[in-house]
Amino acid sequence: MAKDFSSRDENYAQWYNDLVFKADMAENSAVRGCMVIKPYGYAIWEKMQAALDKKFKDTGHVNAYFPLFIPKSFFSKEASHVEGFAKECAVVTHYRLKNDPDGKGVIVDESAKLEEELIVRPTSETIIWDTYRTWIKSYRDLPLLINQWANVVRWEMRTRLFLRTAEFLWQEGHTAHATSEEAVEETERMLEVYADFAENWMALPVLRGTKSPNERFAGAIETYCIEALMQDGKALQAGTSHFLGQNFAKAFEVQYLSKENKLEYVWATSWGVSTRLIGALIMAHSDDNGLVLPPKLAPTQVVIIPIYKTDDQLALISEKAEQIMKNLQDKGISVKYDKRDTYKPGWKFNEYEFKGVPVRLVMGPRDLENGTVEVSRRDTLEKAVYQLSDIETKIEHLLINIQDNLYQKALDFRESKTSKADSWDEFVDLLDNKGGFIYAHWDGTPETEQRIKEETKATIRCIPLNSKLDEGTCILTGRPSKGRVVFARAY
RNA sequence: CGGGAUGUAGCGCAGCCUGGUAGCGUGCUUCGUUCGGGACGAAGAGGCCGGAGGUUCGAAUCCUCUCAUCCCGACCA
Repeated sequence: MAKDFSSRDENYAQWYNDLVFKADMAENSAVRGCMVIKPYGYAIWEKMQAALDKKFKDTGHVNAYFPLFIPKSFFSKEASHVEGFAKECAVVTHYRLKNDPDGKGVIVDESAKLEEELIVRPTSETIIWDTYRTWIKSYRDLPLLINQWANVVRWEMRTRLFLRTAEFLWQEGHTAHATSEEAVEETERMLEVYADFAENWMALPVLRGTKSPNERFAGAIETYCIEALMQDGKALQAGTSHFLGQNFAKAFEVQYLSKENKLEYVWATSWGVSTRLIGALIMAHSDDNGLVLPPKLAPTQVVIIPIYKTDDQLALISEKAEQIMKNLQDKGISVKYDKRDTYKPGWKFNEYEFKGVPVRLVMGPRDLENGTVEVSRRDTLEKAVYQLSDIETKIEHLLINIQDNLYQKALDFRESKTSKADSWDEFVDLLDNKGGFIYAHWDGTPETEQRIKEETKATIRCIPLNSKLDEGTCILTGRPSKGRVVFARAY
């Protein structure tokens, strides 16, 4: 079993890669740094999209779509934003190819140079705010609550499937408000939407907090984030929500007339999560036997496998199995009945185990005689024989139970990997020997944060929301601190 | 862009040092026996050895150049 792929202890990074390939979620493409998301991986993304999209709609947002290309001049309008993204932008300079006169193939037609170069969006603030200028004229136009599902490109040096690729899929919300308070409220609301999604759908407990100035989004006044802990003790930023103040409104001249007939700049937010969440999902729950998916996001929640020797047996089993499948589907549960005779049962067991299908039902001649079915749960790998009566309700409860168990397991793990450090030595020791989240005092300066990063590779993951006043001294400089922040090595 | 490595069948690799025209595992195809945790046997299909040039009677193998990919750093959702 699992003989051909790595375990987490042997090589965590390799384990992750093996899982992505073997579970058929994604693969590297012919384009350096870009991935092909395969149907099974995409199905998980679609489940995520569906759940998030509903949450966005429920909080009053609507979807729209803005161009992939952004005129270069737009980028230079917000100084810190430019600085943050300039180094990783793909640029379109020409719009035509021609046959190579010297031989085979095509070359860029130099006569087709664009007057103004286009940037492939690394994020859409600039094009969106340039557009919002024409949409927002009056306080009656506010708030403007828009989300876009899109791809973006950030020319990364080192890439990893789902966690960091040159092109990735995400959603980006961009909202405009009349007041600062409203915008901050929106920023916090969407952070909570993300946190709720992570915890209740992904079964992934997250820390809610704000970013230190060094880690803040380019162009934001405040960046809120949710941070999750992976099984190797490294942190992963799972989502961000930014309060942009009036930075973009001023850069793009987005003004409205207030009730008092005064011209005011609007207040902005933006927020996003990406296909990186799939990476988080993999690293949070999966084990050495393969992927483990929370039922709420599993493309297939229940798989039924028949065991038979003769066609007659298969016919009898299928009759029962298909009835169960239908009843489960009536409860909104996604079921696959795999009666392919081109693969053997044992092969199928392994296949679905790799793919993290939460519940497996096995029905053979023995079950037919006894009116039973064998039920296996992916999270604990436990097997049990259930009586068929009211099997659908039992499965329904089992799925809920698995979802809860995964969350609890991840939460217990995070708790066990969360520490406090009161001295530099203690801090370094915890980082090297335990990993996880470390609550420690920091003097609040970017210089100190930078030094800690250089010396330990740990960064401030977040300044936790609602943290209690807890005076102490900075672990590096010994200067006074008003509260602990969360450090970790991160993805 | 610095440091290290690797390109040979769909995938994973051996062969290279000591040149003689390519092999193993897996996967794939067909047939038979199997089927409650990745079955077994038999028979098949599949590669101008990353590319270009050179040395040689002869190059996967030696030499030169080139391209590409991967790993480690700086950057990052």
